[in-house]
Amino acid sequence: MNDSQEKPVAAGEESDVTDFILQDILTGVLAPGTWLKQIDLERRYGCTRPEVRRALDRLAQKRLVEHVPNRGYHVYEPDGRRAKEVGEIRIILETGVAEAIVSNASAESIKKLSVLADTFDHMILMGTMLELYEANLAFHRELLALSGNQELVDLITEIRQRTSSAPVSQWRTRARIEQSGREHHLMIEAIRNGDAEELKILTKRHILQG
Amino acid sequence: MNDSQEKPVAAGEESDVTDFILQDILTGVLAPGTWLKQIDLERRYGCTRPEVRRALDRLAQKRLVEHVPNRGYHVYEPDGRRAKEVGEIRIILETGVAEAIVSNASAESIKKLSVLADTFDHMILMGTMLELYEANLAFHRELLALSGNQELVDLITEIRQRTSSAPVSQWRTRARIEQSGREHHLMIEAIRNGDAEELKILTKRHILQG
DNA sequence: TTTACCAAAATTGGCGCCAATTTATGAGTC
DNA sequence: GACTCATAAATTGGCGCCAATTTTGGTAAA
Repeated sequence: MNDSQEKPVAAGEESDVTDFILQDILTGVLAPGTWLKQIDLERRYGCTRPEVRRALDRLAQKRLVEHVPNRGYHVYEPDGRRAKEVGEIRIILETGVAEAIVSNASAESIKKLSVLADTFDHMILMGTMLELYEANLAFHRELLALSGNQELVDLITEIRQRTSSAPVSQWRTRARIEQSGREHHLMIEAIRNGDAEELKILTKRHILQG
Repeated sequence: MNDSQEKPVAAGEESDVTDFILQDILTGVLAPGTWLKQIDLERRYGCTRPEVRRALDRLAQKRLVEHVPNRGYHVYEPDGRRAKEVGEIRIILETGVAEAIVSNASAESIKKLSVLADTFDHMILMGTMLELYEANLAFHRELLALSGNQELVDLITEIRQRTSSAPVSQWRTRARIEQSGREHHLMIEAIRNGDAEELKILTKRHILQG
């Protein structure tokens, strides 16, 4: 964490620092356990001290980093128990809306899902870890949006982040990633066939394997 | 919001301002739509400007207040759609762990639930709105804790707050509150009988009526 | 050689000031 | 009398400084 490189500041500029730090945690650039020194972040992201502090506080609220008073903030270590529990929650929720998804799916929305699934597959070969992560997220958001429950989409997006601190350990092998890509298409096929039970089974398996 | 009363500052002192504002929103002291002027909060809770700002930012993250740049923060108006969606989520989750709750319940934990249910009943008559809210929360937390999923407990506690901005409109009549109290006991009874299906039905009804 | 203690450097975090933007007020005009 | 524009008041929000605490490095003693 002492690589005081100059300015990777994204061109967008007025964007929030929180997102940049979040991305670096999710992609593993900032490894679990790392102490996030304010002065380093300040320089690394080219922003001011109060901005860094606000970002750290937000990430602490989201339980992505831990705050130790007078000691600072550090990235959470991967927590096996929590990962397991979040998986359980996701299974309950995502299988719980399987019927709604199947009945709400139009030809158009299935088409859109296919595009996103293809994008994911493409990113396996051509994209960065971040692009892959975001392609996956986009697919699952679109899928859940079919439930008609916007709060659910946001909620799952949120709790997904809580355990993805170690995406490396989750997506260890390329074989698993490719398997995920195939499962996306299988889920689309189940929706096309109006087979909610099959969608549930696939969803459960998909979440359990990561 | 121009009642610049002196200092209701709680005796505890080093506690977080965020919780005080949160309580006042949940109990309706700070009504939906109210603009939260920093200088007022500063005086009302006897704290500094940065503390107020941090609290407002946290509440905005939790979607309890809305931030309008250069205009300030105001308490969210009750959102029918969101309330409905959060209700759906709660039903899926809480009925989804009904089996686990029933099978994990020991004689001791049932006893503990009974005490909390009685406390709630007591608060209907003797307590303030905040005490009632907290007694209700305590019962449901204890109930969900039996699922063995700590993340789930925290998650539901969190999303509960997102729509309880208008607890007054939710718990309009005393009749409904008393009905809630009775349902708590019915749920305990279902657990004691090992009847997960009955617990699901009660849970669903309990959430739908508020 | 190891341990305890002290001093110096570094880091966190509280606090207040001031610029930028918005809202309210009042005067002038149609 | 109502509308518009300009000026003044109020509010938000960015930024930097300094005190408090912790950590590190060095020195002296056992």
